[in-house]
Amino acid sequence: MPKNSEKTTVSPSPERREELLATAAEVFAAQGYNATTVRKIADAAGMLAGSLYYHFDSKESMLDEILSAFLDELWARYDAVLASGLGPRQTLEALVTESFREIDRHRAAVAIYQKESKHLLDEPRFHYLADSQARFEKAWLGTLERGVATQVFRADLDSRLTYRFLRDTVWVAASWYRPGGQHSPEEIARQYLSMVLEGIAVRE
Amino acid sequence: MPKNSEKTTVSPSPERREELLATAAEVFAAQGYNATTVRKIADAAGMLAGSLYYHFDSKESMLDEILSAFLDELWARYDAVLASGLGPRQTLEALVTESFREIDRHRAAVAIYQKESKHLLDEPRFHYLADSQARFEKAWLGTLERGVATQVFRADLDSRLTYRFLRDTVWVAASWYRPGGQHSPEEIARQYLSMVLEGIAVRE
Amino acid sequence: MPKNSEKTTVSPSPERREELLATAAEVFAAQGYNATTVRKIADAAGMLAGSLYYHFDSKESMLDEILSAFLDELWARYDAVLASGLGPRQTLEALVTESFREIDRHRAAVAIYQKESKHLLDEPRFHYLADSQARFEKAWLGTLERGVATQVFRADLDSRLTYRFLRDTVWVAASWYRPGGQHSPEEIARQYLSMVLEGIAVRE
Amino acid sequence: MPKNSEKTTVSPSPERREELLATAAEVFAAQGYNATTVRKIADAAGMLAGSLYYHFDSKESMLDEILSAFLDELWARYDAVLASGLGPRQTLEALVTESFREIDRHRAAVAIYQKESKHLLDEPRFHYLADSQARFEKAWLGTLERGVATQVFRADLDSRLTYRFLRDTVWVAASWYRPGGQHSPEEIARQYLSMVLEGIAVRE
DNA sequence: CATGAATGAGATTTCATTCAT
DNA sequence: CATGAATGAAATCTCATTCAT
Repeated sequence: MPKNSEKTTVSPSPERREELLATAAEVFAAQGYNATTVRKIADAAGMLAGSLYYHFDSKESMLDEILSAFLDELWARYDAVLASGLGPRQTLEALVTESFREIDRHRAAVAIYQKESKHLLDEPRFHYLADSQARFEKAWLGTLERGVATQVFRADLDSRLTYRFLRDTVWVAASWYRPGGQHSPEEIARQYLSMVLEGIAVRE
Repeated sequence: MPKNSEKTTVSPSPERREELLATAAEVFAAQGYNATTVRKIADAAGMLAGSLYYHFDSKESMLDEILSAFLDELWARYDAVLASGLGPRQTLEALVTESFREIDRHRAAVAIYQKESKHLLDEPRFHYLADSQARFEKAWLGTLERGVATQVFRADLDSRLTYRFLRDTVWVAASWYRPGGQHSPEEIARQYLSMVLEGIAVRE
Repeated sequence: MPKNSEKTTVSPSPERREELLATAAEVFAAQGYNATTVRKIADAAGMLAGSLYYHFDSKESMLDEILSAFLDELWARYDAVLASGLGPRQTLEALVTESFREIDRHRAAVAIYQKESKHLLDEPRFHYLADSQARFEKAWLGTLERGVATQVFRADLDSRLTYRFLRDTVWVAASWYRPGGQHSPEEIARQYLSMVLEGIAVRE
Repeated sequence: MPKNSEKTTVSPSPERREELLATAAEVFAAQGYNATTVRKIADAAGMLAGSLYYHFDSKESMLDEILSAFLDELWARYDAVLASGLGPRQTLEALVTESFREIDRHRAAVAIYQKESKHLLDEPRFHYLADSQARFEKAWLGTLERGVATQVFRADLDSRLTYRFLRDTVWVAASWYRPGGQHSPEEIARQYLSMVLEGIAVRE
């Protein structure tokens, strides 16, 4: 189960951390954070449970690193999109595409984020999740409202409802998406966008 | 549909059971099944942890009853819709509307179902979740394919992708929906259907 | 090892706590706080380690309760002495006597206090130990200085040195004192006071 | 006196060992032996925990070396005093003075000895602590009794009580003494002796 | 000499569950 | 019906120690 098993040379610290975090993320995503014991993570990493504590303070800090690394990367991409001066429809398309790419790269982290973030919001350590959610809403809802104002998006829909619809629609995909499947992230994004923008009904 | 119903301690007052199950469902939905201790449920119910065992066999059997009661009711409605001989579009509209009504009635149960069913599928006691999922897929995917065949739904979209899109789109709503909010379930269903069927882009 | 073994009837909560705290205090005093495992406490109390957590939050909170109960009682006695308007010598005699009585009543707590308080001072939870130490110094040093001013105590000794000498001299006794031995606390206090006040050398 | 000296890993540089032992002694004295992790010692020495094992067999052997070095030196001085044929009062004065000098030189070791020796007595490796204690009692108690017999010390005090009083009085000073403070060890010894021999009360 | 990584034993703590009252 | 007290299994975490490099 250890990745790169052909390269058993001792890796310099940061790479080993990454490996272990990737392993932990897979297990968290598959079983849920609470149902995952550190022993399961250690098993998957081929070491003893106690040995994980050489690399990490606690099970919680692993979760923390996984989620914050994911959000850091996501926001780097989102910010690039938002700074590029696109119109609302192109912005929406770019955000959706980046989201599916992020699911492709960090599937486990996204799945964990989906499942656990809600009851993590309360804990001080994870306040950044709430901050991120607020920025997220601002970016997406803003884009939608800009689109309504410029008449590229329908004005007869409740904007917050549409926002939630879009947001959930995209991220829930992490629960079934498998990297290396038959559709590339860009292809999935294209189909999703087609459904969301044009609808699934045949036009008369 | 509740398994092991012959093994469940018979409690003289069924209303008290319902109350306690509703309380448990709220806590499960808010914190996640694994993160919920029986003590938390007991606190919310104003009793001590041990006292719950007069009413229920185990924490797991509470979860079981909550989920099976929800699925029993859902399938009663779905079956009525599916038996009524509607066309694909009307069937889809009816299924979506019933789904939002179910979210309205059993929000906590739906949220639990969303979050927990994936890793419950393995355990024998919860095999009925897998059965239900299979029936679910058959009903929705069948309706979609009937619609494609009769040219009311677009033929250029991957059907399984569309199915997952629709399914997620509807049920994820349980994570933010609050009964008694500004929109009735029927109104939410109408807007969701409008987005899904017609798209959010303005038609030229 | 459980005290009152003849009275095995289930005791109402606060008495059981007291029993367990007394047991814990004995073990802490005998082995040191850090070297004492909760399993040892539980063994001494005739229960399993986990069962202690029904009564107490943590091993640390047991220590906390033991120390604060001891200090509460000590200060009740000291305050009574200090409020009674005695002269410096009588005050000193009364303080020493109350101290030995306290050692007689709470020997284990005093021994723990002696051994552990120094490295506990840093932790926020035990800040009250520092407060108590400050009050302690004020009471004893004040009495000594009053005595020097009124010429009942020698003026040629460094007061702070005398204070530490007295303080340690009294409390260290907890490390060898055994209640029910050949000397009553009052008798020990009398001999200590005689040594401290008159010296051990024969007067010419 | 260091036990197992043939088993100790031979380190090329004895000065480094001394440095490390001094560092370890400081940490043991400040935090207590049990509460001190080898990582804390290594941190204080600017190395990693594992590296200490190049110099020492175990944490326990560090403690062993610290305590036995201290006792070796102490007994060299005590023996010189006891062999010099002084009278009881002069002997007592010399022993007290040498004790404070030892506190000045090996403050940390003395503090550790005070705090830890009680529960170390049981372990075979530290039996020499018990031997030392017995010799100690013989020397001090003998001096006191000689003094009582020759009428230089009061006969109306319990000798064992006096012995413990003296012993504690002197050694506890290690818990607050700081080398390089305003009083030299000889000055502190003089004041202590004055208190102990003449008392703190003004003579009429 | 020192590091980085791991081991393995054992410590504290959690928690579903039981049961006498 | 509910409480109070406990059990026992398992979880998280700690730490002295080892060892290849």
